[in-house]
Amino acid sequence: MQQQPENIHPLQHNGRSHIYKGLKAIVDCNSFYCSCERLFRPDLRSKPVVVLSNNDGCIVSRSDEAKQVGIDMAIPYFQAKNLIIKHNVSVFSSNYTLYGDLSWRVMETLRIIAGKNNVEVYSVDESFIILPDMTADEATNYGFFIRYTVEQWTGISVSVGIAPTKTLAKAANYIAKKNKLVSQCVTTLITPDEQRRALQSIRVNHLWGVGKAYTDKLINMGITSGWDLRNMPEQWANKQMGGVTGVRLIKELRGESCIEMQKQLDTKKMISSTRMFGTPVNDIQSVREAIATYTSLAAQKLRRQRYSARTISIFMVPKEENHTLDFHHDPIISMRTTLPRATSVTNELMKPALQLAEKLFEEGKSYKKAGVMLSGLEADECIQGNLFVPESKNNGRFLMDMMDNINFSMRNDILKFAASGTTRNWKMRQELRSHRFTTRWEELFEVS
DNA sequence: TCTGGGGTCCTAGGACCC
DNA sequence: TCTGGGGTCCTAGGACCC
Repeated sequence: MQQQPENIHPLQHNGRSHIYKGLKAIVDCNSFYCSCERLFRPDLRSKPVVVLSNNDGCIVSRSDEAKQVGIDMAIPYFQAKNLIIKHNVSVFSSNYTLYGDLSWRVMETLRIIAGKNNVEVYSVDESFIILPDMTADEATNYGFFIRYTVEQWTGISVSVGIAPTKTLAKAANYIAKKNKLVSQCVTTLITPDEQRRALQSIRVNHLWGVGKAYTDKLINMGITSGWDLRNMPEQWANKQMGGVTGVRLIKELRGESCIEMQKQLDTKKMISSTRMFGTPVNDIQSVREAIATYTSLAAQKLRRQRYSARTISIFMVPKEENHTLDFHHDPIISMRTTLPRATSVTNELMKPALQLAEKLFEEGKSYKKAGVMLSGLEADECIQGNLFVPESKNNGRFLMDMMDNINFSMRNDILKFAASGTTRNWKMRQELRSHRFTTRWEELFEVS
């Protein structure tokens, strides 16, 4: 029998009936990409499924059944092949058109439930929600309500974590996902007692904001659980964990909210397009074609989000000759240039991009990856004029809109710039992609 | 024995996230 | 043989200015 402190009202003895202000929920789709694939393949329900990254490089989403047979997250496809064959795992290349559409349906459902100003879309499969003032018990019920509604309306199952801060909500969500049978996919960490027990059970590497580098450092110092970290002094965090970032993390673990909800209309900082090459590339012509293609893609994204860009940078990753055993990030070479005025017209971006590519490319070297980044973004309505550059006619923009519309309604890339090339030997592999069921007429789901 | 100080802006790079 | 892509935020350090 647990002993209760005497000075607390019996109804509030565990803090569950106190009214809490500003609780936050994180709603996270379970194995999102796999769930999307299974939605249109009911035969795969409760079968192991994995989805691959671009280029069919590594595994980025696993169904619970695939996890159970021992397939790890983010490992290269070829390394998992044996397990995949042995356990008859279904494999899909990533199909972002499909995932993007289903993501929108899930987020729209959340906006209807919580009010659109209370939802912050954090990633393709996660949203933070700010809850009305309520008791801990009510919060739990609310979590279940979200879970059932989203599943019923979209067919996608979600896990919900609720706590006073985003970092603790993420921790709650981690616990909810870890043991779905116990949690039924909903966990709340609202009272101090709940938070302490949860943090004691979580290793630091599973905390939001602690990656590989800090994990190694913390473990070395003997700080292994979330609770250990929570109890470290702020000055220590300031020195050892990246300054203000570390201080914020510790405060958040203590229940003091430091990472506020973002307004959804906030402006982007950069838009990029980058790909691995299917095979390493060592001739300037292929590099030019790749850069031209990525520039078109990035410019298309730019226009779709109604931005223009002033700065364009391109980068390439040379293939390293001597392999080390450890996989590590290869050094990146990059170059940038700033335009006289912001633009979203593909050919205005293409020219400087290709010039940079020429400068960066070295004869005799091979490259395994390249990309284009657009920054210095300005929303279309408020482009800063430049007195010394003639106002470009609207023709460029008009032409772009036409291209975008045709590409969107027909199929991607039906219209493109000649510089993108037509053979594309460097193009990424994507052999196992499913149909874009919800966005292409010719790929609709068929019932026979 | 001695070599100013402090602010701002920019860039490169590290760390993290999904 | 084969290890993703698209982001954000923060810091350190250099250039420049007075």
